Amino acid sequence: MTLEEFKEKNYGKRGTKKRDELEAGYENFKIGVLLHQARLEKGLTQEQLAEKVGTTKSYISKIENNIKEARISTLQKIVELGLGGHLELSIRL
Amino acid sequence: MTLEEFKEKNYGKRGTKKRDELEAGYENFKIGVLLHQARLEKGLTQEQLAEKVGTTKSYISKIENNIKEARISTLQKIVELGLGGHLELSIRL
DNA sequence: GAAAATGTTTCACTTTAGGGAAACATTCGT
DNA sequence: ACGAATGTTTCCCTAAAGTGAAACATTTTC
Repeated sequence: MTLEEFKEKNYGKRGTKKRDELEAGYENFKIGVLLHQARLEKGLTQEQLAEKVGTTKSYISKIENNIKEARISTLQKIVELGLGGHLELSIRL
Repeated sequence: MTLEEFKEKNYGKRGTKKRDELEAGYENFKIGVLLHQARLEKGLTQEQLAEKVGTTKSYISKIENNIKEARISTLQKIVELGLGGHLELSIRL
């Protein structure tokens, strides 16, 4: 599934209220999608990922769907412990 | 001031307990330093930055010194409203 | 070296993320 | 169509971020 398909499916088409609100909101939207994509690339289920990180599938679902905003430290745990990757943070001026 | 000088001044030399603990801890250290550097580049005081973001200098200080872990949405407010920049988040697998 | 500007810490309180269990919903395989 | 696997939502509590005021410390300026 492409990124756009994923967004459309979960948040509605471009121009709808729900989609617009999410995309306006401080990048939270993006990180959930990134996480979702990365997990699929690794071929992991939410439950498998949750176990690696030491949390539950319900929590992973919330983060992927931007229902709760994760802390940076939590995101890093998920990316590092769960996906074997690295979370990059940078400021572009 | 270089990044290393800044770290040394505020957190001690490499190998000291305080410095090691901070650097071990999920990138929080880095974001405070990034913010500090970016603010200096813009020639702003903590108070000036705080005003732009709509908060107080005490809060900015805490974030720069990693006394509290900021949320992503908060970091983005600071970077966008305060510094006129953009916070980038990415996952490297 | 006193005053002003800048930065840090403390105290105190409110709000919200962190987190899990379990119910519910969806998707997939046969 | 049924059951199994996967994903989402709800409920609920705890811990930590968000926040400011004011005291304190440090740095800069004259």
